[in-house]
Amino acid sequence: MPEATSANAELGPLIDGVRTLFHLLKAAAERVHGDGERSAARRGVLLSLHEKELQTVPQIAAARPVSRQHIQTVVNALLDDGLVERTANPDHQRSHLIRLTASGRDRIRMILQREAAIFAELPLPLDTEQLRRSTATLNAVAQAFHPENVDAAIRRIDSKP
Amino acid sequence: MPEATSANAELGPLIDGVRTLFHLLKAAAERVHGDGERSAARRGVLLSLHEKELQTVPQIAAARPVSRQHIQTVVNALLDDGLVERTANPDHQRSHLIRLTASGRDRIRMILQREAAIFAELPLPLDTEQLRRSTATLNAVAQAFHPENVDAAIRRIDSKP
DNA sequence: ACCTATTGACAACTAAATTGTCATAACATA
DNA sequence: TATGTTATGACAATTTAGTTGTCAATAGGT
Repeated sequence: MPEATSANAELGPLIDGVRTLFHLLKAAAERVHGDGERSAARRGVLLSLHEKELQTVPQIAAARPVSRQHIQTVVNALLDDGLVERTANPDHQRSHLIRLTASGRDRIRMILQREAAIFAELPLPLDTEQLRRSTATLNAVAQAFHPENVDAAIRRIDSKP
Repeated sequence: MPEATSANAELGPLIDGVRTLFHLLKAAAERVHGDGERSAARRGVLLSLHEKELQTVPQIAAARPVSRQHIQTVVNALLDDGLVERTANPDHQRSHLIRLTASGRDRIRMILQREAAIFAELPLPLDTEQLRRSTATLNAVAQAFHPENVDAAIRRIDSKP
């Protein structure tokens, strides 16, 4: 198992970068998508169903860092808008499987296509390899920050004065 | 000037990573700091004043991706809590220079120290170099996503059918 | 002296979530 | 098969972290 190292001293700037980028991306999403699908949560759910066709609400929620109840309200809104629909779940009567409708599929395709087009116009002085490595690092950090890990670390710190 | 490349296709996963990590970090901050200084904005302002002693509110705001008005309210709250104070600004009568009080300095020191201790306990299988590179990449991406760049990219896309 | 930009204060609003509660349904097991 | 536990959907109340807009006063440039 990997050991903690002094590398963690470098976490501060990374965290700052994540926060800054998060806000910039939020603002960018509004600019890019106008009033159609501005919400990151809606986009996230559509994307999740685009990648994995049939999922229950709790399954969608489990894969993202937000509460089940919140995903439920997002899915309900998408149902109202006709972008997703319920289908019978052989394993469960109350918990339907959710999937994209034709119009939902169109929507997420348009979103992704527009994003890709605009990203390609951004002055980004980075190559694929750098982005991939950075993403991998981010995911490793995310792993380290899973609630159980954080709680365990806090317990260790607080138990020794 | 750097050209856009197909690297931008790798932006999607990176963006997802940023969002996920942002939420995890938010949750972690609550766990780490309990009810003392849970808010990222308060912490950010304290940190900003810790790094650069005397700043006006607009100066603090300019360095972060949030509105001047919001930083103003955060600073006002910190004033109420006695963590920062106003000092005369030789260059401007209305716009005071803000600086940490002794108690504010203690607060941010404690925050940083506790964070460092807990980070050091996290199972993070990464070395300093990786984190530094990743941070640099994030900052480059943040640069690319500055509102003017995004708007310019949108204009280019929308002008060609 | 005049015009414009900046600042602090305040208000109203919004997005994106959280927590808590409830009734019902599913599941495990004795 | 009854029974306690967990999962689910629905709903409500609340919270956080911002936003935008407006105003009066003040600075700063020409």
